[in-house]
Amino acid sequence: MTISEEIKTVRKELILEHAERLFYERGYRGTSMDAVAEALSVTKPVLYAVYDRKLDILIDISLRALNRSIDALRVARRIDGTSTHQLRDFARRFTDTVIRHQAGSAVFFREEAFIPPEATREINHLKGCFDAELAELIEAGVVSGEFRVDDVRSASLAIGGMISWIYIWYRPDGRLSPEAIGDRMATYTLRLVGAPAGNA
Amino acid sequence: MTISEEIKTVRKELILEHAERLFYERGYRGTSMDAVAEALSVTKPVLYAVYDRKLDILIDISLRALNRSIDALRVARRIDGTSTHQLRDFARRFTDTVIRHQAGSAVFFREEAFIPPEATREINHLKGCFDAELAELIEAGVVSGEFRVDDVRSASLAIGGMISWIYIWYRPDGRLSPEAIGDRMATYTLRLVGAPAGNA
DNA sequence: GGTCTGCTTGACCGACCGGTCGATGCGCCC
DNA sequence: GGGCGCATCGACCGGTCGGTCAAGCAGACC
Repeated sequence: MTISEEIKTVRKELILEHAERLFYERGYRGTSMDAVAEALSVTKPVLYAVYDRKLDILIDISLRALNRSIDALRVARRIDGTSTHQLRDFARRFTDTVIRHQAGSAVFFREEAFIPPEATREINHLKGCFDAELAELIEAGVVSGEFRVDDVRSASLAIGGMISWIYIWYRPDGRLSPEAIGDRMATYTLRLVGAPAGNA
Repeated sequence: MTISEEIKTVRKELILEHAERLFYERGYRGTSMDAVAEALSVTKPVLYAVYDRKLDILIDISLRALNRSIDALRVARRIDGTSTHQLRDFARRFTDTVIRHQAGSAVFFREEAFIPPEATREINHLKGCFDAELAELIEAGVVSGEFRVDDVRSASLAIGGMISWIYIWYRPDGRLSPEAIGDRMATYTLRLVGAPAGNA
């Protein structure tokens, strides 16, 4: 990679970081490119040297949010253990991801529907991966007799929604620590799929 | 009520109906008042004869969405039966509400964070009511020995999120009927609180 | 038929925003 | 020290939007 490409990469990182925060606080459409530039102490043309369009920033934020979620799921599925262990680990990891990247999660879920169709191919693919792989994890637990679920697809959506929803209500100064929230979500998740361990 | 007030009320209804749909499809910021007016086959000043500001339309959409949710919860709590019966009924009713008013739910959850603070008093009050009353329902079940929940607050948020999330993924042409989704959500909800009936 | 009243209209305003471009200034090499 | 190249800047453009207003129109009443 050339030096200028290296610079571009680190700049993208900085732009994404600040844009994510601003989009979170004021919304995508409520944040001007001038505001993003000002947050970075540069002017607008500097942004346009890295990103061609404002929309591309939103797309990158969305892809990163999705990839983080998928990573949490795949790491959990690679664990050497029962489906119960894997699902509990996923619930904890996914909770941690949503909380640690609350702004990115919120921006993605709030703005996703307004990304123009020509740019949603990769996003939809990743969404499909997440849902399908979570359903596979649950299905494996059903097959092994650990879980009792009639409809793994709706169970996946229920679990994914329950944990994703944290981006709406989590506050850093709230009553529960992120770890405590993760433990509770793990318990609720195992109960939801009818795992005996959920009643422990 | 005078005739003109009567007219204003029915017009508000029409405006809300169309604005809700447009805000859902294009976002609040992505929908111009001209677009709302055109959908109603009138011109902008007619809208401003009923609503002083665009923001007031969004606030009314939000308040209606919240009140529908609270109604579903209160109706369920008035049922003469066990906490298990009430919670199951709530899950079904709330699911039905989110699905039947998907557009309104989506607009509220997506735009809520961007409603300026001076207009959020009533909205925050209603949100507090919903969470508190759902927590009360669950707590009653814990006291009666029907549910086993360590932390009713997080359980409320988990259930509320799991069902609210339907606005993200429900499609009218989807695999499951609204009633089937309601049944599954009811099952997951009862399992989540550790109700024996959830394992039926 | 004329006039008055009140609603609707289309045009308008100022502000804002995404994106671009010529000018500028800084550092590097000769 | 001088000149060259490149990144950065501030100004600008076309378009859009929320909100307003004076003019016009239709219907009612005399």
